[in-house]
Order: sequence, then structure tokens, then C-alpha cells
Amino acid sequence: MSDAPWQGWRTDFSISNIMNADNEFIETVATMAETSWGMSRLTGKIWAVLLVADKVWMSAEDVMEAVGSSRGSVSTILRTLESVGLVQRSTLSGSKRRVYRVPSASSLIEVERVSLERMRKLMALGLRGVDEARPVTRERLGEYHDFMVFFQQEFEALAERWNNRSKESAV
Amino acid sequence: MSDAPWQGWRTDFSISNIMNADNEFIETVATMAETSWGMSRLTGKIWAVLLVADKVWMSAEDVMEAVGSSRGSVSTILRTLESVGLVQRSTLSGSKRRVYRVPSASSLIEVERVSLERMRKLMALGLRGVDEARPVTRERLGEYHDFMVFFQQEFEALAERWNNRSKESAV
DNA sequence: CTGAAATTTCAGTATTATTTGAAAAATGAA
DNA sequence: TTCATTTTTCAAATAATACTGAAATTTCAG
Repeated sequence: MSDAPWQGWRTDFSISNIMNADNEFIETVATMAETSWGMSRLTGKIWAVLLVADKVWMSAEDVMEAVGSSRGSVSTILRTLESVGLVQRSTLSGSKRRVYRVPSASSLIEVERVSLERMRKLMALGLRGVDEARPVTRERLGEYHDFMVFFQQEFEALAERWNNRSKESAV
Repeated sequence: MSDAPWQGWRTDFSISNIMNADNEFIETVATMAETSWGMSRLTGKIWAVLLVADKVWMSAEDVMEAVGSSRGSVSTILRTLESVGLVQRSTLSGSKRRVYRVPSASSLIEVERVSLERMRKLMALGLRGVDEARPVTRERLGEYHDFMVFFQQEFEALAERWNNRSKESAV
């Protein structure tokens, strides 16, 4: 890019480009979180911050500082995200601090697996009260149910392919 | 309720095919909607009612009656669900009534396709501001991005398999 | 076990979302 | 086009949720 290495501001400029880009990312995630994912804006920001941090692990205080919200909110949201599989928690030895990170892509597979199974069960529940006297309902719910089963099967194969594919590079 | 089949109202009440057995389903969907899917309870109920109705199409008034909510709410929610691909709308000839149904499973594929592409784009956006000076972020976002691309490719093949599989029965 | 450090909980408050019902707009059969 | 029917919009009321900050609890190094 630059042919003027003596100009100090260029360095500053590139840094602030990075920060602006991160901000746009964080705000975009926050907006998607509240408009499409049924999460709070802050939940989206926290997830985004963990995605974009150039550290492997962040403490709750790091996150707190990055999103500019209270200790209590950050604690609650991190735990919620963990319970849903979107964040992992650990402890670094020699400290009582818990540290957080976003899981590897292959862990996302597990999140999807859980949601597929819930959906399949839901369709099975709907089907329970539906007999031959209601052919329309039976076919509709039946198709949805079968689709979930199909998707589950496909998903297992897909997961395996992903894990094989990334075998050479990452853990 | 009445056991008087000579009374004409029975025909009018084909909607009451939505019986007690379905209530558990509707309430379960409603609860999942508000706890996990980021929809309102009423949105969940409306979707559930459309899933479980033994009619191919329902009018907004049918839905209104089934969920016991106001005309305004039902209208707004049906349009929102339609915009997201979870409900389809049509008009029966000779009437100014719009009618609604849940789409076939293969239309759900399109919903998923859209959400995968949004997610992929989001990761690409995150990656935009990240250079070699931030290897941790670059690898993490890169992996998420690659996973989305992988999933998109797999998903196309999967969709085709589903459509072939159900070729004999449905549209 | 102790106690400093860290996390979690929770009551209070602020904010946001949902729902209603009626008015406005749109629709389409005649 | 007309106009009764149907849908949509929107202001107001209500309900639900998110957020804070401080107190209570938990954690773990020493």
C-alpha cells in the first residue's frame, strides 16, 4: 500500500482501520443478534468480541472492557452463551480467573445437532395426536418430521466429512 | 360443547379440528419460540396452528380464532412469518381473502440457505479488517468462514437429495 | 483452612417488545 | 368505477426483558 514509510501516521491509520472494521463487525453482529437471532444486542456484541479478539482466551473483565457493559450482564450472558454451546469456558492454571473463547467450527456442529433433534422431537409430538381422520395435518407434520430425520442423517455424514477435511491442519 | 349434529354450526367449526391433543403441541412450540427461537409466544402459536390445522389453507380470521388474539397481531405476525419464508400466502379465486399455510419441507431448505449465506457474509466482513498481524483472529474467523462455505456446498447436495427422494409424492 | 479475588445473583430501574382495537388503506367482485 | 370486505397500520396500554451495581456466594492460592 504505502510508499512513504517515513510518515508515522500511516501506521496509526492502518491500526484505526482495523479497529473501525472490528467495530463494524461487532455492530453488525449485534444488530443481527437482536433482529434475527432473538438475542439481545449485548449478547451479540459479546459473541462478536470473542470472535474478533486476537487472543485465544479472554477473561470476563476483558470482555467487560471491550463491550463497555457491567460485570453482572457480562457474567450472565457468558454463562448463557456457554450453556448453548456458543462459548467455551476454562481456567488458566495459577489463577482463579475463568477465561472464555468461541469454540472451533466443529463444535458448532454439536449446537446444530441439538437443535435438529429438538425440532424432530417437536414434530413427533405434533404427530402424536393426529390420526387418519386428519390426513392433511398428518401429511404435513409427517413430511416435516421426515425432513428432520433426513437432515439428521445427512448431518452426521457432513460432520464427519468436515472433521476429516480439517484433519491435516487444526485440532 | 354440544352433541347436536342437526345444528348447522358443526360445518362452520371445521376449525375446531384443532382439538385438545394439539394444545400441548401449540403450547410447546410457543414456549420454544420465546425461549429458543427469539420469537414471541404468539408467533410460535400461529406457526404451530398452521402446522396442525387439518386444512390446506387458513384465513387470517381462522388463525385469529384459533389463537384467540387480535386481528392486528395476527396480520402483522403472518406477514413477518411470510417474509422469513416460514409461511406462504395465497388468494383463493372469487374472494378477497388471503389464505396462509406452512410451506413444504423443501421450502425450508431455502430458509436455511439464506441464513447460511448471511452467516458466511458476516464472517467475511469480520475477516476484512484482519491482517497477518492478528493471526489468532485470522485463523478463528477463517475457520468459521470456511465452515460456512463447506456447509453451503454440502447443503446444496443435500437439498438435491431431498428433492429427489420426495419426487414421487409432493410438489 | 483462610481470605483476597473472582463470579454470580438479584432487586430496582430503564428500556424495549408485544398486543390491542380502531382508523386508514387496499382489494377485487359486480 | 363503486363500495363492501379484508388487510394493514399505528398510537396507546401493557407486558416482558435487559441492564446495572452492590451484596452474597464461590473459588482457589497460600
